[in-house]
Amino acid sequence: MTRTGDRRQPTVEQAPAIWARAAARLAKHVEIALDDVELSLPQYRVLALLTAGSAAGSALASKLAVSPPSVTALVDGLVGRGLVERRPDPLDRRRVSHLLTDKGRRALSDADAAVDARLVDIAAHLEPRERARAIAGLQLWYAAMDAYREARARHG
Amino acid sequence: MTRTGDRRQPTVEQAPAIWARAAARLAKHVEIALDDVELSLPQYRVLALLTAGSAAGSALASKLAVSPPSVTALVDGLVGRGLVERRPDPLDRRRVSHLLTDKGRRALSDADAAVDARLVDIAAHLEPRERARAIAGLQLWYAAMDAYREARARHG
DNA sequence: TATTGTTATACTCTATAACTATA
DNA sequence: TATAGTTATAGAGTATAACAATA
Repeated sequence: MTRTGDRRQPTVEQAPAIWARAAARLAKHVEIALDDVELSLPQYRVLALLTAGSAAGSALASKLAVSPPSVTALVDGLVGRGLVERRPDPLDRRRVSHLLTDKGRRALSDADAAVDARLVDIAAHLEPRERARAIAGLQLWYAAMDAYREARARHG
Repeated sequence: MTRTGDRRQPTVEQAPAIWARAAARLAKHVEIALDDVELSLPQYRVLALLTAGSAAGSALASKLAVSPPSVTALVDGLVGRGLVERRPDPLDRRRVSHLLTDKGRRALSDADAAVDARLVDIAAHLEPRERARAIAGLQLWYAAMDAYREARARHG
């Protein structure tokens, strides 16, 4: 197995380069896993986002950090497969509300399973305690990204 | 701050969905950071790979999980900017050896710094001890991906 | 004949700009 | 006049297929 985890109390300064590259490689693995369920990475992100509830196009664009036309194209594909539903907002008829369909929920579940399977295969190369720490680490990043996004939404 | 890290001993089964999505979101942040140094994610991965030493085109294709023509196109751009050098292999003249130039090494260093900066901003939303665990987690994934790749190279 | 890498070509993705419809 | 979203269009990225050079 590996011995990376034996170093204790790592700091931001300690191994920034490896740290930076890990995220890039992890993403590629996710992309490969999503191929099996015929979903692109951005499409996967749309579905994941909509589990929190319906969202307007502008909200999707800013949260995914893509342009408005990209949202249209992305959602077109998902609507065509019956995974997402577009519904006009009755209060402001310029706005479009996006909702996850039941089929979309199942597709996301399948996608999560596919990605999980790949990450489990990778994590299998760690010792059990290291594995637990690796998974916990990713969950922490998720929480941190939420906090980061929220802070950005409030001020600059 | 967050409280995700308070759960102890997470397992693979505990929160697979969030775990799966964290990698996708992390990747997007990396992509955005790389925009500042005018490097695509795959180009960044090529530079990072070459710090381990020179590599043939076929090696790059398999390690990056992209097609041979993509390697050509990717490297064309890096060679054009003087970041990578192509050198014919004297032992097998069909092969091309790829090397990082000094300029390429500096570009990678800048790219790492840009990504690091973004990840530091995100990690700032965690408590110090959570932050250390998040970073350690990413380093563990890096090691696990190396082991996974190596295992794949040996057998199926 | 098999293999390494390149060229030719097509397809997908994403962005900027122009447009439509609401407000 | 400003905003939400779509359509038009162009540029980048990546893949499969065909090719050239070498083994």
